[in-house]
Amino acid sequence: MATQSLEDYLEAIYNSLNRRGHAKTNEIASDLGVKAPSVTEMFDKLRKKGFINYEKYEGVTLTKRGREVAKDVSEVHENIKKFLELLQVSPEQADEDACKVEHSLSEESIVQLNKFIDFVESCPEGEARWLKHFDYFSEHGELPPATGDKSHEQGE
Amino acid sequence: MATQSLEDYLEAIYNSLNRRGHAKTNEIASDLGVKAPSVTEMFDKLRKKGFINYEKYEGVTLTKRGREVAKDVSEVHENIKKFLELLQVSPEQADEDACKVEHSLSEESIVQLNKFIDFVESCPEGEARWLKHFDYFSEHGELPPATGDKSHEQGE
DNA sequence: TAAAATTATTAGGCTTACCTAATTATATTA
DNA sequence: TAATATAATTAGGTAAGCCTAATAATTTTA
Repeated sequence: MATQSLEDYLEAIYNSLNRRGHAKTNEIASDLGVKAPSVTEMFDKLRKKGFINYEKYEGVTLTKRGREVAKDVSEVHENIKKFLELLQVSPEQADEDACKVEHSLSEESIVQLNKFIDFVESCPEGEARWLKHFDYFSEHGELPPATGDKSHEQGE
Repeated sequence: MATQSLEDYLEAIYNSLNRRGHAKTNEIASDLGVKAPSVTEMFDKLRKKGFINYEKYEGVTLTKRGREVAKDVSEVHENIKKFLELLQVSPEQADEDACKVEHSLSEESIVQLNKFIDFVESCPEGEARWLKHFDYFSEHGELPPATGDKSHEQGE
């Protein structure tokens, strides 16, 4: 299994390949906020574990297995970020927190979080009414005043 | 600031004091799944940082500052656990995941998660209707069939 | 209260993931 | 293509948090 840190490297490589078309030592170093020698060292570990193709003095690519892991981590990241944004956390902070939390959730929690995001996104109006209520609650510290409104589900 | 690991120790000490009335080396070791020498070492660090009162060969107690940190961590833990349980994650897994996630969330996310839990707990019927919808969705993979039901808010 | 059992600490090591400084390889430009 | 600049690697070290084995303190029991 990949450690938390190795997962971070895989994700950074995955994103770099998608965004830049390549993943080089200095790029990953700067993306992760570490120095180049740390990246060289981790590239070597990732290669030994069969996650990346790495030849010295060349950029790296992901193996099938590496891509699978990276994609999984990346998806978990996106879902945690989405969830935090639902909670009115700023996109920047949501992204930063997702980076850390993505390594801490069990498979069971990941599955349920995925379902939760699916659920919210499946809700008829795109944005469920209870979410609007939460937004109000988040801002005012109490539930919105009861309107006696019965005209739900037909869009408002 | 306390590292992730020191926070875990503080929390374990806090819980042990609440549950057993004391916090001794072997107790904390067994609670955290580490060996006794690791605990001795960490007790020393926590003492140096002013979080606990520690004299060799005696159990430890929390200082004011240590208790504050421990209580904060413990509250975050409880809220993450509650949230995961809302998502239908089993209590055991929710507890385990909360242990890890509790150290990864920013203040901003913690505040919003607290609001979310407050919101759900403030909802009229104790358990909001959308939550029941989510439970259905979680089990069946789709939204519950529309019932044309308009008799909301007055209890069902 | 002395011997045995328990509990805690010290000593010495390991691994992970970082770092700086020095070196080597590649790429660019005169 | 030789000199320079850039990029990557190697060498050697650090800190955190864990470990085992050995030792020391405390508590229990005969």
